[in-house]
Amino acid sequence: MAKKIITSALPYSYAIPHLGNFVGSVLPADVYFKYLKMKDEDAIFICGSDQHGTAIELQALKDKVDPEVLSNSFHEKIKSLFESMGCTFTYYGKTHTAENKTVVYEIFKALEANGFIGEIESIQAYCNIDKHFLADRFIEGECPFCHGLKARGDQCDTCGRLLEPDQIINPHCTICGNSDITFKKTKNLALLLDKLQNRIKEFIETTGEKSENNWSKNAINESLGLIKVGLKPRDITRNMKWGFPVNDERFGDLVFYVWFDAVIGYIGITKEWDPSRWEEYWKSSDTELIQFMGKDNIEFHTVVFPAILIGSNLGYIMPSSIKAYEYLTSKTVKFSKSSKIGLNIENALAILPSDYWRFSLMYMCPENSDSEFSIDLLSEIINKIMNDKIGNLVNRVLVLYKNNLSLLRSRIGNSMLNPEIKKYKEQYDSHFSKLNIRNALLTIVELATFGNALLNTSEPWALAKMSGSDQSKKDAFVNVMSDLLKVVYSIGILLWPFAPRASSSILSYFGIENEPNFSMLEDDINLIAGKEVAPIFQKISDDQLAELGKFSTL
RNA sequence: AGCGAGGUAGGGUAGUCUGGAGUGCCCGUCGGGCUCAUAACCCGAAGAUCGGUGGUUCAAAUCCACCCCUCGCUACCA
Repeated sequence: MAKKIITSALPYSYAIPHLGNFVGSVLPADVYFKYLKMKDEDAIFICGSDQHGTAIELQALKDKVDPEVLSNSFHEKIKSLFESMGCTFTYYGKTHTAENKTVVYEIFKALEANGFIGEIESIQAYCNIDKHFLADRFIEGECPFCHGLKARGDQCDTCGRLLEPDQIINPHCTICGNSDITFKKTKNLALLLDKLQNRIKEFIETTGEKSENNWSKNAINESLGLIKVGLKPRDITRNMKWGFPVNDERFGDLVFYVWFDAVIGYIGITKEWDPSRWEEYWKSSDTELIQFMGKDNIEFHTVVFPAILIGSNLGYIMPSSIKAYEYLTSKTVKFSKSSKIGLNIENALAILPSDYWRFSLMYMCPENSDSEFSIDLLSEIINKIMNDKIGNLVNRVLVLYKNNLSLLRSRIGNSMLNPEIKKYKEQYDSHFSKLNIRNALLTIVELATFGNALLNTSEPWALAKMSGSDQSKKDAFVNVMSDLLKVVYSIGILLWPFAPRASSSILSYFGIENEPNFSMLEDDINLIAGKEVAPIFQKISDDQLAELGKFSTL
């Protein structure tokens, strides 16, 4: 059987991911992975913390801590929050490890030997107080055009013009606030994407445009657009301290630029997971690599990472599927990772349990276009869909069963509904195989609507009342209940990737304590008699609304 | 400015590749039914110049051209 590697874009470990970060990559990857496990696929789910880069180094400088300590502490925190969200990674690693370093060097040396590494010379600002090269956006001063005083080295926020750092009047360093800045010539290494352009183009055309690989439209077209414009060499080093040193006398203080070791991190993290098995996945011709990410990350996965893999020519597999999500936005609720404010997954979990977030976020998942998050929308999904439509159906059927045990015990038999259930099963399966994960969730909602309609039209409560005197009513009641219980059971299984806790609690009525398997949909059901029935979902409470309201901008 | 993605009833979405009566779904509204259930559920109805303008066609939400609006990338952010 083909192996599968599922990846989610690596969260940058200097702040807690917010709801948009979570729904745009880790959550759908986790849902998809759970679906694959339910189908007994040989799949691994790899993710981890992206630890290097200017932002973390400067944050550490400001906080007067070691960047490794800073990023490790966020790493531990983020990892445990994802786990609290019900995510079950095969391995959640990080990029600053000996394993990743080994892979980075190996790939770099191969790229260099194959002629795909060049040098780029540029002028860069240097703070003589901090003894640190400054990224453009860490220089602030007066805009040469509008003379606003808050212009940064890359852009003036007052007039919106793009700037070069040496255009700033009276520049100062935003880290220490001093003006002792000089511009120095620096040399960086670059990946010669221009020399790999034709092979990347071929990769996108053969892999990306093949319909069964299910690349999202934005990923294919943005990549082809970049190629149409023409790929340029791209820096892979930075003149700073935090990162993997290039370790070559010719290049002094350079470290690898964060994006280079971050994309390679997918491999390094797998190696960290299992030093003896990682190659089975990364170097086996029958492995599919399925990558989930936000739309801002497309180029790194469709151009940069493939270029690294092609150029190094070390036998690593190429990505097969690229699924890029749009953004979850909000005009009414604050969430921003870079400014570290608003509703992140930590305070979200403090308000509502993980299933509620997993379900509602996937329900509003920005699969094809940006979607707008609001407390009203969240409440609607929880109250009307999860609670009323699904939770209430489960409760209605289980209570009917429990209240009529004497009529039903040992008589619940084969449901006549199997062809109907099969239809939903196939629809669900087809959506997942096309990576239309939101639509798979909608299939469950449709099945619940079907169950509610069946319940209303067949009126089992009426049959139960008449069954005392009428054998045919009694038989009809048993048959209807067999069908309804089969619907509830099926919902329990299909819900597993999205809401594992709710799934487990539904399946516990059917005597199932382990992770469900997709093939169980075909099985006859088995009920635990007399088990106390409790609602699986609840409506959002006023207290919870009040807590959520604290993140409102209104 | 260049390169992408999106704009479909009051709100949200699917349909667009491969043209066939505005077809579908969720919420909201209105009317009816039901009383097993968490005041939940079911049935029915109203509600859309498919962002705009032109074009191709017997036929356009769908194909082409131009324009408008939103978001992303084009950054020494990742």
